[in-house]
Parts: sequence; structure tokens; C-alpha cells
Amino acid sequence: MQVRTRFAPSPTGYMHLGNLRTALYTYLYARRTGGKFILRIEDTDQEREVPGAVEVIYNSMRIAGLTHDEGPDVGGPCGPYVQSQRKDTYMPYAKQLVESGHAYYCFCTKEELDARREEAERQGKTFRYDKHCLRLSKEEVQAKLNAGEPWVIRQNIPTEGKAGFDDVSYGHVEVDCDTLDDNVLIKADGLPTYNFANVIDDHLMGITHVMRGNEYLSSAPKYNLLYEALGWTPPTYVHLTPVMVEGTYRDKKTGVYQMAVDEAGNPVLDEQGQPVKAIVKRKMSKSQGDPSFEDLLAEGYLVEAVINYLVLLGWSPRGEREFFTLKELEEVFDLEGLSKSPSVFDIQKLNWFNAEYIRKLSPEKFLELATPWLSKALDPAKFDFRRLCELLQGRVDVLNQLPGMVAFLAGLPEFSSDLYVNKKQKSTLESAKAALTAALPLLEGIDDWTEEQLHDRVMEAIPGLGMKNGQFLWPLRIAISGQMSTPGGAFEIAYLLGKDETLRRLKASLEKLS
RNA sequence: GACCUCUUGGUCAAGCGGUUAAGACACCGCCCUUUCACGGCGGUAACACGGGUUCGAGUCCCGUAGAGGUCGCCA
Repeated sequence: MQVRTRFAPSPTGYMHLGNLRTALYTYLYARRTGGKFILRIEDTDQEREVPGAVEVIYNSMRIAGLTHDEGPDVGGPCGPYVQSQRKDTYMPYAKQLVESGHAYYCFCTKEELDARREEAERQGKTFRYDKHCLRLSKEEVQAKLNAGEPWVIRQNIPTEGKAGFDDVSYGHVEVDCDTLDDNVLIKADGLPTYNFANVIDDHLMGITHVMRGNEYLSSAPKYNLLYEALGWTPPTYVHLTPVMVEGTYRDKKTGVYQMAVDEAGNPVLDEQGQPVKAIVKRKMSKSQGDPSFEDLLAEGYLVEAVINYLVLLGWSPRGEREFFTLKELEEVFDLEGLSKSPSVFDIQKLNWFNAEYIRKLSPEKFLELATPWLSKALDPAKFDFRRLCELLQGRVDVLNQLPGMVAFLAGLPEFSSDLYVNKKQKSTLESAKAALTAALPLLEGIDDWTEEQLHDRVMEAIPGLGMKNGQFLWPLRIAISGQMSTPGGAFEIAYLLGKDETLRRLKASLEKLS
């Protein structure tokens, strides 16, 4: 049987990295097995509608290179692929379940339920719907329906026995039915809940492998009960771990941060005596300030790097190799390598991957990608971006570091004379002053301002000065850059700056040193 | 609180009854070098705990602890 997988996001307006990873795995499994990859939009929550959010999904998928075989935009035999457009397909199944006793009409209002939920919470009990409306006779139900009372349809979970399912990673999972709640299947607005829609759609669309976050692990038994009641065969389940992050935590309702406490429960204070925010391990979340896929791209991460990093976060190829293109992943991805425990998103490792991918870029491509970033700090007409990029390509991790790395070229920063002192280069304040004094006429005498000339003329002059290379070059670089570290040595910086500016800076720095 | 799941270095992770317990990131050191970086070499660092099963357990079973998830007319 041909594998059919699906990615079923709800349109939130951004691509969560955990979701992107789910999409990736889902896509890769379909490709690896020669199956079909389907995109379905789960937008049954009308209150949460975000304008333009569906386009964000298409865009992210396209940028990531995850092309779907069926979906709202490309069509397919099982359409429509947007749940809000499938409204009429769910009701008949719901009614069928009511007929067979696997579901029932419920007329309890939200307010009543909220009150009961609160009451249960006050008593420290787990709230579960008490099947109140199940006691209604067929006639009573009909009368209420005729009177136009608002209603929902609930799943009728058996009060005893066990329910379970099989998962590729987690094996057989089983729970007692009496721990399960009678969830709403059809909402008062006539639209299905996720609990119902995913079962119906997955079946109707012929999905063979359901891959999704493991927040659904505990409700999966209920879904299987539904498959059973409908006389359908459940799909193969593959539950995926969440992507975690170590960061601060802010309460959604109150907006206050969780603060750090020591073993005695006292607040941890920083040097200024201010309370410190706690660093906790939690699910990655846009609302907590964690980056989305789009955010990462905007910061100057390369798509290939993000994909490569993400695929390895929760899946292992079981070998030494760690660089993969999407195409290569389509050949090697499997379910066996999937991890069962949550993994922590590590920006440092992503940075490393990104740096590696930047280095693999052709110089032309890097120039193209870097130019907008360099232009934030430098006038392209005044600097040799091509040469600058040659120096930068091996040194930058993330493109957004670029403006900061070259800002010193636009204007000499204020700097402390301490920078001239370097033990390893045997550079002291005195030797620096001597070097700079000697450098001025030497550089003034160079008319052909190329790196080669700069290098040759200076290098041949240094021995005559009785100095070591470092004693001369270290202070020179400091004097014209004002920085401890720069993308390139003294000659490269001098070339980029041009003769006039180099001499101007050299004089200014020398003056300051006197 | 109830239920479900998970647990190898700081992080990602290999391991699927017998290994000196891989590798990568990060960190540290050395080399290279006119700086930083790159590169090369090396180093610190882990099987949560307690019971079993077994000749032998990171690997199997049971507890405990910790972590995560779920408990919405959200998905």
C-alpha cells in the first residue's frame, strides 16, 4: 500500500520550528517511501482566524522546499483540503455515531460547564463531563432540538474497559476508559473539533501514517475508539517529541516572569542586587519570544542550515555524518532514528551549521547575500564589497552579525590605548608609538595602494626598523581599526579604507598616543 | 491532583546483553598566524537512583525520583 502522510497545521500566522520539523519528517517519510505528502489546513477555530496566515504556510513550505502532492493550492482527489470548507462532510458521521450510541447530543451551556469545572478544581478533583445529557430520552432531545436550543455532539466513551493504540516509537499505549472525557465532536457553530475532524479527514484522505506532536499521545486512544465505532482501520501513528528550549518563562495570563530562587527558596540576585529571571526548560514557543522559521531567516540564517539542524534535532541517521541536503534526506530518512525524548533547541549548534553552510557558498552567492547586510553599515560606493566578502565569508556565523563586524570601517571607533599592548606580539605602548611613527612616512610613500604593494613595502621595511613583524603590524591594525579583532589584518584593512582614510586614522591615533 | 510518556557528558546524540561507552556543538589547551576567525592536534565531561533477571545490564523487568505532555465548544 502506498504511504500517504499529511502535514496539518492550523493557520497561526507563522511557522513554528516544532511544526516545521514535523512537516519535514512527514514530508521526508513520504518521499523516502515513494508515497504522497498532503497539506491540509486545520482552521475549524473561527475565533482564532488570522488573516493571511494560510499564505504564510504556503510560503514557509515553499522556502523550506517541502512540496506537497495534494493540498488546497494544488488540489487533489480528496479535496477540499481546508477543513472550514469541509463543514458538511463531518455532520453525517457525527449523526451516524449518535445513531449507533457512540455519541450524543449535549445541551449543557459553556457557562454551566465552566462553573462545574471550577467547582471540581476547588475540590481538587479532575473534572470530567458527567454524561448529564446522555440521560435525555430520544423524545426529549428532539424536543430541545425543535425548540432551537444550542447543542453540541459529544463522544460517548465507555465507562469501563480499556482503550489504546499502537505507536511506531512508543509501542502499545493503553489507558482505562474511565480516565477519558466525553469530548465535544461537533461544536455549537456546527464545525467539528480537532478531535473529530482529524479522524474523519485522515480516513477520507487515505492517510496511512499520522505523524504529529506527542501532545496528542494522551488523546490518541479516544481517536481509535472513534475509528472503531465508524468501522475504520486506524492509521499507523508516529508521535513526535516537542522541541524544547532553555529560556525565561513568562506567565501568559499575568505576564510576569518566573524568577530564579536558590535552594532555600530565596530570590537569586545579580550584581546590582536585582532579582534574576529563572531559566527553565520549556516547549519552544513564539509567544515566549522564541524565534519562528521566518524570524530565523530574517536574522540571516540559511534555509539549508536550519533544515539540516532541525532534522537532526530528534532524529539520528546513526552514523558520523551530519551534513545533509533535503534531497539526501529524502534517501535516508527513516522512522527508526526518531527520538523518544524531547530535545532542546541549541542556537549555538545552529550557528555552527549556519557558519559551515556560509563557507560552502560560492563567493558570488555570498556577496549577493551579504550585500544588503553590509549596506546597513557601509556605503557600497565607498568600499570594495567583493574583497570585504572574501575576508568575511570564513568568519561570519549569522548574516546579521555583518553590520557590526564592519561598522569600524565607516568611522574609527573610540578605543583605549590598552589595545596596543599585546604580550604575544611583544607590543608595548612605546613600541607601538615607534611603529606608528615609522609607519606614517612609509605608507605616505606608497602610491599604488594595493594589498600587495602594502604588504611588500612594509615587510621589507620592518627588519630595518629593528622590529618584529607583530610589533609593527599589531599596532598598525589597532590604530586604523580601533578594534581588537577585525575581519582581516593590517594590510587588508588599510586597503579597504583607502590611502587617505588610512593616513588620516593613523595620524589621529598617533596624536592620541602622544 | 489524575492519567500517559520519557530519562547516556552543559546541548544534540550513537549504543539495541559482553565496547577502553562513538561522534558533533560548546568549553579549555597547544600549533599555525600581523589580530580575530578558519584549519590541525589534544583535553575536561555522561549511562538519574534503588532493587531484581543473567555468568555478564547503559541495554531486559519492577519500584523511586526528576522531566515533559494531557485533562477546552484550541489544535
